[in-house]
Amino acid sequence: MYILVSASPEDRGRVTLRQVSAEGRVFDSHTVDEGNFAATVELLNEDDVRWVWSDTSYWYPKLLRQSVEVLRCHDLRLCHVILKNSEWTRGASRFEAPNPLWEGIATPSAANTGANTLFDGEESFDGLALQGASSPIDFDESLLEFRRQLEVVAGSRYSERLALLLVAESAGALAAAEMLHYGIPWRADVHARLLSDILGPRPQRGERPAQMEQLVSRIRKALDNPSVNPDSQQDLLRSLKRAGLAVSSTSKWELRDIKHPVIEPLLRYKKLSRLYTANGWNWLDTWVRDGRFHAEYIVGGVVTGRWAAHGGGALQLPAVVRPAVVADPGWKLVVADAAQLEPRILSAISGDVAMADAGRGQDLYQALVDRGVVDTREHAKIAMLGALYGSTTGRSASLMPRLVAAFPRALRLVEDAAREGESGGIVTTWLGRSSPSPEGEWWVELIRNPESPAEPRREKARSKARAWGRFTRNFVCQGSAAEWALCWLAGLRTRLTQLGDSRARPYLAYFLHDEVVVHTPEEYAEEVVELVREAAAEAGRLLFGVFPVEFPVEAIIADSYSDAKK
DNA sequence: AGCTTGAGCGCC
DNA sequence: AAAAGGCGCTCAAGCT
Repeated sequence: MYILVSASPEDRGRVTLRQVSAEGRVFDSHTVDEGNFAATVELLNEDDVRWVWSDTSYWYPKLLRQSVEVLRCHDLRLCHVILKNSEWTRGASRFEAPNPLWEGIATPSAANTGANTLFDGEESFDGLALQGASSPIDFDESLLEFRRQLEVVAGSRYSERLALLLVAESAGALAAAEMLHYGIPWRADVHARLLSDILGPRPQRGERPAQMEQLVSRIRKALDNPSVNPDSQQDLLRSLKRAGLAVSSTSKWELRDIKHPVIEPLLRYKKLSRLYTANGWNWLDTWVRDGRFHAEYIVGGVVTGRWAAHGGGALQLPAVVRPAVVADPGWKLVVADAAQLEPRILSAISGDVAMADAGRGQDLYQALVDRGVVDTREHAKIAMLGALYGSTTGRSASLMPRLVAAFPRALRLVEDAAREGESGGIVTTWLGRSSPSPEGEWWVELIRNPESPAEPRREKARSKARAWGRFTRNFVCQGSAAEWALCWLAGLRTRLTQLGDSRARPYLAYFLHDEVVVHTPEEYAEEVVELVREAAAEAGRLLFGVFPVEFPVEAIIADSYSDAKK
């Protein structure tokens, strides 16, 4: 059963909830003040309801603030974008014209941007506002869009897969809103102690922490330049050259191999500076409230379907601050990650049984060594990453022939994806998310001048074509892996809601591409580990049916996120 | 004064 | 030991 949630621009502050059928028949209808929205949803919130709304990141936080959770939804905006771009819906003309109403980009909340909110007088809230939607989307428009989407899916190639993708994307949107709401348990005291241990006491405004200041003195002495500012790339580079170092940049991998008294303090300075600026006291003040870091995810924010994040760098929490992620007293963290997800995904989408075989029940990289494909686990990893990313040089490239010989089907799939991209084409993930068309005219140049000699313009176009080929090569693997991860997350989320009572229930706290953290009462921790594995197996079946690929999960029960070794 | 860009570095 | 895919955040520097 579907209940469509909408708001009309003429009827500001009112929300309409209407029960509809897939054919568009309208049954029950309620129009309520926004203040009664959550209570009305709670009243209608049967297990078999799928809530259909314009945008989960707009509507769902309103419910969560009133402690109302829903099981399932259909996010019209996220689904519209997928269907519009998918190669499988070609010919569905109604999705080909630009439609700003449904293609608005989710942007940071009004607090930061001054963007419109849907209702007057509303405070900024802990979700996303929609810049594309200058006015609320009313019932008629929403229903029309919903019906179009169902039609387009039904008429597409592989409609079951596409339908699964829409369900998974929408479930991900629910999970993201919940994770934003509940937050990651974060011990500000642990974080602050860690900062003062590494950097020294918190400095005054405009000053550097003591440990960094000391390093600056050493750097200046070593370069014989009492005024060099290591924060200024240009200043620093000039000073390094003047001191006789043969460097073309100030990056740490170029500096690392040089022997000079400045290198050690400089590299150390960069490390501390990074911690101080990205995850120092300011970060702590800004992002941690009442023992929680409320990470703002942008579902579908990456073209491949991965999530992006906004504010606080939620998807880039460096290892040094992870000790501050600590379970509440009486609670535990279950930290789980899908081992070697992308290679396993590649084996499945290419139907490479030999490769799937190699990964069964064990470490895929070690299996490559055991089968004599490569000589060390490290080489296996380098070779596999090279296949996924398209490396053309170095150790990785030299290992490639061995991979091709061992897993021809898998390698053919990524090669085909690369060739498609190089010629300006589009590639599509397992569940139907398609890559964008390349921008610029490089491929026109190549088509027009296929045989012209190496001249700068053509060389530039060639180089852009190869870069785009590496992107499309990776797109099919990264994107399909993101789809598996969404299904995993969704399945886990559903399972967790069955545990405990509402006051002490395990919940998703963090999600990072192929990794998930559940915050759980201690007594459920073992069960959560089981559910994490169950959900992974289920995701594999949902995407790949009986194809014999396994998705092993490494899961630990811990007090701190940093207890999970990487 | 406020915006964008590039370098650099953290995460997967 | 370096290099390929995807991101976000910070700073300095250059721009309007």
